[in-house]
Amino acid sequence: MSSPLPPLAAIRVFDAAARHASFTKAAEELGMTQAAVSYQIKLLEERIGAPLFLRRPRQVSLTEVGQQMAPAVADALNLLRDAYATARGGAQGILTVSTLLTFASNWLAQHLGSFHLAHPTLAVRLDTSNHLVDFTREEVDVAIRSGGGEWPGMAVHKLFDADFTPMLSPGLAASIGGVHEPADLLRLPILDPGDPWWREWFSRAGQPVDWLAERPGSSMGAQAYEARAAMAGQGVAIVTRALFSAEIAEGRLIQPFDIVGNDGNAYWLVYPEGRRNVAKIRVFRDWLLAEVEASLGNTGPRAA
Amino acid sequence: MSSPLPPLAAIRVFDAAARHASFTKAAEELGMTQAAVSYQIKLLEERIGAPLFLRRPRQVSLTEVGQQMAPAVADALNLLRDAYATARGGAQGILTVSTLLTFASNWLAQHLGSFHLAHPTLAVRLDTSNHLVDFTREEVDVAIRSGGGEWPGMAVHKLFDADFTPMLSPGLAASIGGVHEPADLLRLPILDPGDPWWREWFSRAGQPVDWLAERPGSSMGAQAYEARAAMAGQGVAIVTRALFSAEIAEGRLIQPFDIVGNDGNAYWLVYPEGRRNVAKIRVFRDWLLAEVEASLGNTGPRAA
DNA sequence: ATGATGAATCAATCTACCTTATGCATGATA
DNA sequence: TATCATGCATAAGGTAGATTGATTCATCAT
Repeated sequence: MSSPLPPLAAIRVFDAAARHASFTKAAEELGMTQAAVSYQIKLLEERIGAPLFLRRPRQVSLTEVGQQMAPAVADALNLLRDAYATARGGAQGILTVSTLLTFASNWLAQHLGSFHLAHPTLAVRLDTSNHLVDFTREEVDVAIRSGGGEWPGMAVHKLFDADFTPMLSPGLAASIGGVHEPADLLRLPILDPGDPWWREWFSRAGQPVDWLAERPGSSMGAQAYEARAAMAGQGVAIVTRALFSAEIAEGRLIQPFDIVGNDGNAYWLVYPEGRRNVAKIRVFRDWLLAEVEASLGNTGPRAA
Repeated sequence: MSSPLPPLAAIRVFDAAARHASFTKAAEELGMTQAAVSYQIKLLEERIGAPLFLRRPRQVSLTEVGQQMAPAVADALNLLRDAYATARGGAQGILTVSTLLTFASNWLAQHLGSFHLAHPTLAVRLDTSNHLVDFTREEVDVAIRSGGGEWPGMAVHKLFDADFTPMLSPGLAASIGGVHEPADLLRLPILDPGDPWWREWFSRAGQPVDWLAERPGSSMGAQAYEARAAMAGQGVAIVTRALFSAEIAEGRLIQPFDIVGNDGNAYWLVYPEGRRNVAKIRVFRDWLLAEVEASLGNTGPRAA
């Protein structure tokens, strides 16, 4: 069914030589020596079994066979050039980000607008799920992960520590005359008191913790819902501070104390080591790090 | 204007891998190892900046980028395959033979018919001229030359020695009661007595030569005309014996003596060393040598 | 004549590619 | 559940083939 392919390196050389009608010029274009061009052409001619060029005094010219072959070769190579270019460019058109649900809804969603402004040609596709993506088997460019920052073969950039701290609405705080010390919180409804984060935080704050229910595993994924309840004034939530800097800035939530708990995790930008220099990844990384920096900077720790 | 070409070796591998959706199968098709395929794909992916395959458990599958690229690559490679195939085949369609005028008209013309019968798909184009073709600057596949058989870089096959000997028509011979010894010729008109071949031949035949006009250079190129005159009974011609074996066989000429002159030349089939194994050249060479052998064999030296 | 240009050739070098060997993950099988 | 089979990735190493640099040769221009 399929005839053999010609030696492709020689084909590339032939194309250049045919276009220039000169081995020397072709060598220049290809960044090699005239000798190498001569060698490759000879090779191709031997494979074909017929000369491709007539060696005239001051220039070479195509034989009939060469004339017949040159346009087809040019077409084929142009096809390849196009396909290659679009593959490289096409890859730049869409950036797929695998993010944690909490990060997507509480941070990325609000900030992506500025990214689009800065890079209007690059569409961002969010892939929101909490499972650990495997870059080798899913079409994902970068991921936001929380954890210790140790993933072999991955390039990682820390976005912020997963510090958690109580949050509540200004209205709720006012209802008891303001929240001035940790003990004040005990007079308010605690949202999801089973979350181990509470235990950790209250002990850091020097408060008794024995009254708290004990339940393994934090409710991480549900932070958005708790925060919503807190903003509605239904109680005090304990959430990752950095994820709600916008709400604090807007006055919808207050962080009454600097005291934070931390279970050793942080949020990270992660992508395969080998793709460090891919344009769209570089662009996103630079933007994200700068944006995170800014969003942490302009909300002082105590915004109450 | 022109974007860069992708690494072509990798492209060839990609095409196979995409078609098979398997690196292992691709490796088989290409006659290399799975490791080599893996290497080339990885190389291409790095150049493109995006994965081309998703590595699923028991098989690989194309990413979006890969899916987009595969058909274009397939098209391009098919173009190349076609161009290559026609270049190889097209070269086989026509065989250009540069021949000496005398050989073309006195030998080739009569024998080419059998070549066409044996190889109906191969058209022979005769390029009849007496100048020494330069294979590097003219589109010629093989040449018939006369000379010493020493041409550097050329493959040569001797067809026959350029023995020359007198020839005349049977009628003319009969007009003097038959030609039995060299001296008998002196009673007949000698065609072109200035040809040095006569001098050489008569001296070999033990006859005086001082009566012959002296002129440098033989009339080689005019042998066909002299032979025609001889056949018409106008005199005795001295010509290259082997070129007229057909006329002897047909009884239109007779070669009265075995005695031949020879100036050291022979007729040769010549072609560039490097093209020894080109199919059409091999075919022509084999046919020509066999045909010459036969044409010399079935005309005994003395056909009078 | 003389020099300039462009290709062929040769020997020496180098490097990109391939192979071998191995490891790893996943499905299939018992 | 343990074992086996399959398929890809990776590392190390060797080699063929490509490339270079120097030279030659032929031709054309001055």
